[in-house]
Amino acid sequence: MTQEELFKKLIAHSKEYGFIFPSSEIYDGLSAVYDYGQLGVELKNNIKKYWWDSMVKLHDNIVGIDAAIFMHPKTWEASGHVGAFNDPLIDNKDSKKRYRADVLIEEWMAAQDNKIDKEVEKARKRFADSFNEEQFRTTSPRVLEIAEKRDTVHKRFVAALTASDLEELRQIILDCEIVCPISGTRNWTEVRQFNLMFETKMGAAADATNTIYLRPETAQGIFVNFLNVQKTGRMKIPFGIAQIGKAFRNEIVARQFIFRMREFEQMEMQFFVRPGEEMQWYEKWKATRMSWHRALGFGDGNYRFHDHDKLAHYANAAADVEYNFPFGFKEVEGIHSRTDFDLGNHQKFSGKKIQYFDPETGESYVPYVVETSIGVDRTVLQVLSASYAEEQLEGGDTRVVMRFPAPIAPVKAAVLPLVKKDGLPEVAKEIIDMLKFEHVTQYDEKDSIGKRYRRQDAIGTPICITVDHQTVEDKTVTIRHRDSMAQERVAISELPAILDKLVSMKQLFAKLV
RNA sequence: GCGGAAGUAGCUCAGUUGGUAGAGCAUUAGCCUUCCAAGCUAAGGGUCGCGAGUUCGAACCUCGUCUUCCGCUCCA
Repeated sequence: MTQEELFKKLIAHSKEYGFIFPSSEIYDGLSAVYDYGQLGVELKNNIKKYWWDSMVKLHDNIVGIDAAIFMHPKTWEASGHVGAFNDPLIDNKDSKKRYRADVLIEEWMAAQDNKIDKEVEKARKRFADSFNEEQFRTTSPRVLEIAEKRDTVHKRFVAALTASDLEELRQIILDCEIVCPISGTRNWTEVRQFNLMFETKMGAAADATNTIYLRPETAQGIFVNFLNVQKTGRMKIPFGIAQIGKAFRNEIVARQFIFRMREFEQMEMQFFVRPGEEMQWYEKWKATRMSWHRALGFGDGNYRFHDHDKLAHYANAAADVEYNFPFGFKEVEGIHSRTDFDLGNHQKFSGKKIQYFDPETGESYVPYVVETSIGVDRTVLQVLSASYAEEQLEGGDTRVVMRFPAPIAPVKAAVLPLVKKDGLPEVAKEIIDMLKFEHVTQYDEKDSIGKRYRRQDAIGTPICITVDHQTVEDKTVTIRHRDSMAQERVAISELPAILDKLVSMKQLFAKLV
């Protein structure tokens, strides 16, 4: 099975068993938006709990918050999102198609290079053995003319981009006689800045001054609450603030199932440190976060760091944790040393002093920040793709099994009466009642026992508890394990302890470094 | 956005030269009572992605459009 086939099967499986559905499917779906189904939400919640507890419960110097999605518009000026993440877009009035103005110009420049190459190839054929490419490129009037025009445009283009001169960008497109690939016309609109942030209006007077944005990252909700949390929680540096929440980015192209969505969920922790100590915390959090991923047991070789050469506007060091998805190694988490960029800018834009008095050094300073930012949906996809397996069984049978790490499996145990009479269903339901306050359970009495085991395999239930005639006599049941398919006989009274041992989140925490 | 592929039942897919929409699995209700999916009976479920056009007649031909996947591109 190729990776591409695996990915397609995974998407089909996710829909078939109620993990993930295309959004608004009865209306043909909404591009790059997905809904979590009855099992998907359990899986996602378990992943979030694993992350939250590993941060907030296991660290006495990390606390959580839940900030609003709407934030004061100035937040996004201070964060740099309003300024830095606009793309210049232009529409063709005939085809109604929208293009990035800078990309149109770059493509035109690439086309000029192609023209030159074609001239070179023509000449090479004409002059055969006596052809000197270097000389031709520097002397041919035709080539020189194209190259000069290309270079002139290049200079204007760079200048226009630097100055954010939208008029000039449009003028370049007109001067180069760039046409729309669809309509073939030069009937262009003005160039407009297109922000990757979603906009909406707040309040009754829906004019421009009331424009607010759906947050493009959850981090700013933490930064603007830095003083609130630090003071009310009596936090001492170094300390962290964790948050899980939705964020929104109006990506032009969003692809690959739930890997890149326009509405997505992040789990972020901003760790505030003394200036100058950020690099050691950066290294520490890189290691801590990697061990969190590896504790899931999907194979250490399926993870790697990707250190950024090109840093974002706020960072002085950045690395991605990449997972080996069916479509290659891709980012699931970013660890960034954000310096004092965010708190410093909020201090500047708000006019409020955002500083920490360090009792050890006796100094006040704007803390530095080391951020860990992981995509919930990408982690779900990572878990789904790592867990999906098709197995050949003895006797030629195959089974599809989701080998979820037991602590994050959507359903922890299924309770199955061997037959649906002789009082067995009643006993099974009593067992469900005993377990349901601690664990998500399922009851199933339909079809043969083997078939029911396979159904549970397909949704990744780690444990099946089977009630048979012996159960009525001696209060014991069979436990059937998902991965090994092995069975053992245990007393009903032991079940809570056994489940606690096998499916509790403690199993994962024990593996954390 | 460009290029390629696809869209028919919950899932996987068939559907002949254009002539009343099919299978397997799944689901539901019975029967059977079984520790690793295959027993029996019956039932429900489809505007063939959507919209035009051609035709006496379109799942099938033409055009448009939407959605998904792959490659390129982009990605705070």
